[in-house]
Amino acid sequence: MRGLPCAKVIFLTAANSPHFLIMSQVRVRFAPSPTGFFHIGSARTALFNWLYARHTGGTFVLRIEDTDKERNTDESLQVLLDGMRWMGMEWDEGPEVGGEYGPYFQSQRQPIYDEYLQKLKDAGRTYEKDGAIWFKLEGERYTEYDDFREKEIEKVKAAPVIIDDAVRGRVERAEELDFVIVRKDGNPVFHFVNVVDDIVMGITHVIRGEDHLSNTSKHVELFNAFGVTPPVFAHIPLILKESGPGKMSKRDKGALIEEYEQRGFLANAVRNYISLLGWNPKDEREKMDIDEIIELFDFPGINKGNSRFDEKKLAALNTEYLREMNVETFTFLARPILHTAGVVKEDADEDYIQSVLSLCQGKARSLEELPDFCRYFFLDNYEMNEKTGAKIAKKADPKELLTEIVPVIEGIEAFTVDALQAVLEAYAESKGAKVFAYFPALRYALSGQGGGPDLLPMLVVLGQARVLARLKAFIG
RNA sequence: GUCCCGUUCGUCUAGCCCGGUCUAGGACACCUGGUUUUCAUCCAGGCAACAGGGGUUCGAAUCCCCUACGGGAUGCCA
Repeated sequence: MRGLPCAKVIFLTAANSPHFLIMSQVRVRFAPSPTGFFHIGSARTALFNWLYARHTGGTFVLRIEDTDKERNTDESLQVLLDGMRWMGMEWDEGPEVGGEYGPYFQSQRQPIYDEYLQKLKDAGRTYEKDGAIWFKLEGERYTEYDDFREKEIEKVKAAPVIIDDAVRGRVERAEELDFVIVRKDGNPVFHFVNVVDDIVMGITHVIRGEDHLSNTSKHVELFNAFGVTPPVFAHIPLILKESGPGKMSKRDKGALIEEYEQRGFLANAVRNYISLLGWNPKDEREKMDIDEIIELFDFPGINKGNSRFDEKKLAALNTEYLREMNVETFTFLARPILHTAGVVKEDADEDYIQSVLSLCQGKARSLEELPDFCRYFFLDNYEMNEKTGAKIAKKADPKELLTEIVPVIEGIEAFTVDALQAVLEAYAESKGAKVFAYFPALRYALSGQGGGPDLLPMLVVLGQARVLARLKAFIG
């Protein structure tokens, strides 16, 4: 099954008339090239396509542009598919799920490209030069000195192409140079295969980064040459790096989706944040579940201006998601992270982990910081923060304070928050002091830190024996 | 160089299409105060923007023009 039958589909769906659009099924695609990482910009393009498909009840196609044989390994593909799935963007057609318009790898579509190349040849729209095949623009030809290329060059006065962009409105641009569609090594170039695949796969809406806006005139020229009405284009703004000039590149911090997964960010939070980069629901909603985003997502909400990536905002959203989940889910997510960090052993007691994590869930800002945040619950060789130690020692000698307290704690029969509270308060009162005078020293001796979960519940979870042992060790 | 796109608080953005309700709203960050027995949370408050210039108009963040700045394209990369 190849090219021809699909031409009909195009004919039905690609008309610019809104009437037709309403009547026909939306088909969008995400067409990444597997490079070994999943860039946040690509992820956002994928997300917008996916959202639009879900919003309209259309079809989301995943097409792999793997024409660069060197870089396209199996692992590279897997990174991409994993990332897509992690973000919850299931595709309706594509690798591993199939579909009627396959194959979904460009490397397997050569016969289709040959067929479409022949159409162009038959129409007299190609010629060969330097071993490559060029697409011939229509229009008067002239020669001009080109400042950029620093040489005389043949140009064409082609009629401007009009793009009715769903985000940007009317954009007019004229191509002035013929361009290569098949390299001298026989491989077709991106512009050509992209258009052919969009035709053959019946794509109705092309949602992609603004970096393709200037290429669109080439693409429209090709659509026209094939006699096919182009799809609706929607060019979305780019994501710029957090600081400094230019768009996010793979080397920038926070640029890779797989990195978020490893760092324990929540997929929902990442997806929510990315959806807000260049799109908004036109009201003050920010934290939205995916059904809500799907319902609200549409072209008018997409911005024209580029946006700058801000990890702090992502982190804040992530924290919100962390806070609202139930302890079981939190534990489920936290456990592997603690295990990887060597904080929790394989045979650790499940109830103990659960009670530690229920104390930490409302306090820790991210899963990423969790190992450091709660290491002392599991290991005795926790690090003593020197700054905190010095700060506490300024007010009173912690060893003296704790020496007083140890027998008090030792005397408790039922080691509960209430008991601790009562006993400590009574003791403090007897000394004419306030109970909070003892808190920082206690926390420091037991955890080495200045902050953490509520103190008394923390003592209870650690258990009387361990608390006393640590206090005694601290006093020396 | 040429072409295309863009420009509201530090950042993400609302408002712009259909000019007056904008002494420009929200969120993140930051600062202050309150709550909390510590820490964090939470609550209250604060700081902070229509890129510049011209025009149209009784009135412009909103419409038009110019400039500046930013981004992209200009590959036999995708």
